[in-house]
Amino acid sequence: MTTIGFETHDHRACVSEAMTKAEARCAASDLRLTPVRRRVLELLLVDHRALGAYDILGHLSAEGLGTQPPVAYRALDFLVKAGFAHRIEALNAYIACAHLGADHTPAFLICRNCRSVAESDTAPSQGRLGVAARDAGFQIEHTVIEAQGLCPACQTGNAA
Amino acid sequence: MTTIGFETHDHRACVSEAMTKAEARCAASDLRLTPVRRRVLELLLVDHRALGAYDILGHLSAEGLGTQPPVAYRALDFLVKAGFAHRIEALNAYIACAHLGADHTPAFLICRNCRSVAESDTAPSQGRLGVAARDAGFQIEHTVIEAQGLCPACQTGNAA
DNA sequence: GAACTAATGTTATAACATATCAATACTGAA
DNA sequence: TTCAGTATTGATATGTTATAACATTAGTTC
Repeated sequence: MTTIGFETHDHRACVSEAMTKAEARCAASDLRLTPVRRRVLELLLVDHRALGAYDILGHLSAEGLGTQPPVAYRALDFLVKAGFAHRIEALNAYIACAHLGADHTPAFLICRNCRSVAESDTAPSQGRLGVAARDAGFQIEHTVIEAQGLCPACQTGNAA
Repeated sequence: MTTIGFETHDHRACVSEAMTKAEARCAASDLRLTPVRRRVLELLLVDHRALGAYDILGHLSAEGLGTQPPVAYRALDFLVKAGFAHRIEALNAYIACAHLGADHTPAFLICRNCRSVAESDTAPSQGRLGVAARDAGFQIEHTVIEAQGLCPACQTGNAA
């Protein structure tokens, strides 16, 4: 289990690396990384935080890539389905996947102060939730695990 | 860990029992279960499924208890803060607490077909998520755990 | 180049949620 | 019992998130 998110790093390299991986996966899986989709993924990667659909739309609109909500939602849906981004339910927002390519059940650590998000891998079907589901006869298809709180940086004074 | 939700039961008794507990807790904790709040809790208990704020508002409005969104949201906020109800992030909806009174971190099993919701208790701080958070230096304040899939009843033919 | 599928453009509206300020009701103390 | 303080409700407006529906364009295959 690796958690990716709060440590500092060479962000420019991290973005371009992720874009390269995404392109490779699209080529391999016959998915089309069109200009809008590509740009939305870049925006998510660069910001490294959860962005709302209308934040995204603001950027797109400023860049002449589209002005109406469906433009943003379609691109985000594509990225989420392709596994390039995740939706954060507790924020109604979206974030680039930190484990690009790997099929996984992510868990998120969401800072309520700076909105940064760390992504951690889990195996819920092996945990308590999985046991509870089996006991109840429930068939899990998708799991949302989101912890809210304070990231390391925001614990030192600047939080609410 | 107990999961409450999909088994059949004497629902009328379950509702009145929960209302009694809620009343007792309000009396003990100096909380006011006003007519609107009381009615909203009843609606959630009776339906036994996740209801949207505007579903609630529809009932209230039909009963002359209020017509504007804040009426529903205030009542729901009260119930959530008091621990009498939970918000389901993945549905933008609300459900009565199945463990009325106990302080807990609930996990939900949500049927995508019939929208019924089972509530299970967990201890996330002792699980993988807790480990990941400690490793990352993240201070968890609140955890959302929601599994989506098919309940036992909806697995037999009538699902999508 | 016709037929098919995927993606985009466009309009409209649905669904969810909160800010703000005024009015009223309840509570406890002088 | 009236005053001050606090909690609740009433009311209006608006902000935010998301999708339905249908027309058009682009890309792919035969």
